[in-house]
Amino acid sequence: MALEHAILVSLLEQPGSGYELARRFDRSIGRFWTATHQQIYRVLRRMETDGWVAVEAVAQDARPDKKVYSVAAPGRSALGAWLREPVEPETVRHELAVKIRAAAFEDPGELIPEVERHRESHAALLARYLTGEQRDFPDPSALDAQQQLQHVVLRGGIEYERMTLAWLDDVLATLHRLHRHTD
Amino acid sequence: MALEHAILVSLLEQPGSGYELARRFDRSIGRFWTATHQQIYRVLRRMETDGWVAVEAVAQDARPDKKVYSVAAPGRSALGAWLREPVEPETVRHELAVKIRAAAFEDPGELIPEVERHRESHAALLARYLTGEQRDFPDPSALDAQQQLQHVVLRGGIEYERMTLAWLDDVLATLHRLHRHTD
DNA sequence: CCCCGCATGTAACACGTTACATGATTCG
DNA sequence: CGAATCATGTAACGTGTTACATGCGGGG
Repeated sequence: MALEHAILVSLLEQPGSGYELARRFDRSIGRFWTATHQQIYRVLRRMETDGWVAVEAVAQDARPDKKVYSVAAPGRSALGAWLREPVEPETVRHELAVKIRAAAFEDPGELIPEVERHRESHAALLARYLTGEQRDFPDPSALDAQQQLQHVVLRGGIEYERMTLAWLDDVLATLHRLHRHTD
Repeated sequence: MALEHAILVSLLEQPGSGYELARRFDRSIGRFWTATHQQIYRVLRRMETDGWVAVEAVAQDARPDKKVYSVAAPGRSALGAWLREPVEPETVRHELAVKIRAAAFEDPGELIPEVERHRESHAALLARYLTGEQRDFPDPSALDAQQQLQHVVLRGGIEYERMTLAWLDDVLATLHRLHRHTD
């Protein structure tokens, strides 16, 4: 229900092709919404049928043609309507948490390398966010509304990664403690 | 791919019926994995066919009969195998973040009540977690392995809610600032 | 008497994932 | 010459959501 809206936001920020959208969903938007190119092409076709987006075929030299999508008036008002209706607080899906509780029925020490892998991947993501923040928002006092809102979402990602890193350290300490006791 | 495993963990912690599992997924397990009863019944039937769980029909007086499921040996080894294979760090889906970026194209002030609603719901969840922590883990030095692992997962939930509350305050401050400037 | 809780299910549909397919150009 | 990037797509499958269905017992 929200992939359409994420696409509308992305196209309002900057029109682009399905391929370009897929790349954005691997980067900035992927922080809070993921989608593969197959999904994006499918939804774009539906949005085009519904008149939410307009398409323009663009020929390129030395590259395949592309279809550049932009938001049409009905899409824009659909976004406004969605903004005004409440969404439910997200349901979290945390596979690692399932594993941690599962570890009680196996050797908890076995989970340590897996948790360390996650820790590294979250540390890398935090580093990328911080670099991106420096690059895109060097002077927080000189941002327009759109950038301020992008920035506050990015700060959410940064705080999420910091919190997760601290929690994974807590998890690792717990696993190490249990590991020693079963030696 | 992981609903099976979440069910296995829940049944290892305590055997129960599909209905009871659905209620647990609304409470403790719902912190990191959600499922409706329809999904649970469907997956339980498959797990029974695969020999992962054993069923015992239990007649109750003044209540409908129920099927109590417990983990069989093949289910237990499937859980062990899953624990040993790596899972990818979760993909976050944060609808509110989409809305915040969408607010740049409408009146940002309109989003304030929605964000406040989310703030209240996260505050209520945090309060529930803290109460549950007091009740279930009053003396952290006297916990067995299973409880320590449940506790560290709960601490993750608590820290997540704290971080989210702080971030939503940041979001609200940003929206208020933008609102004043468009007066 | 009606609604709520217990308990299990079917059916249809929406959404997401994986695999496969095509074809051009650029870079090492 | 092979791999990577650009660009769009089909097909099959698996997972998740919504609506509907059934039936008993207890409480207001």
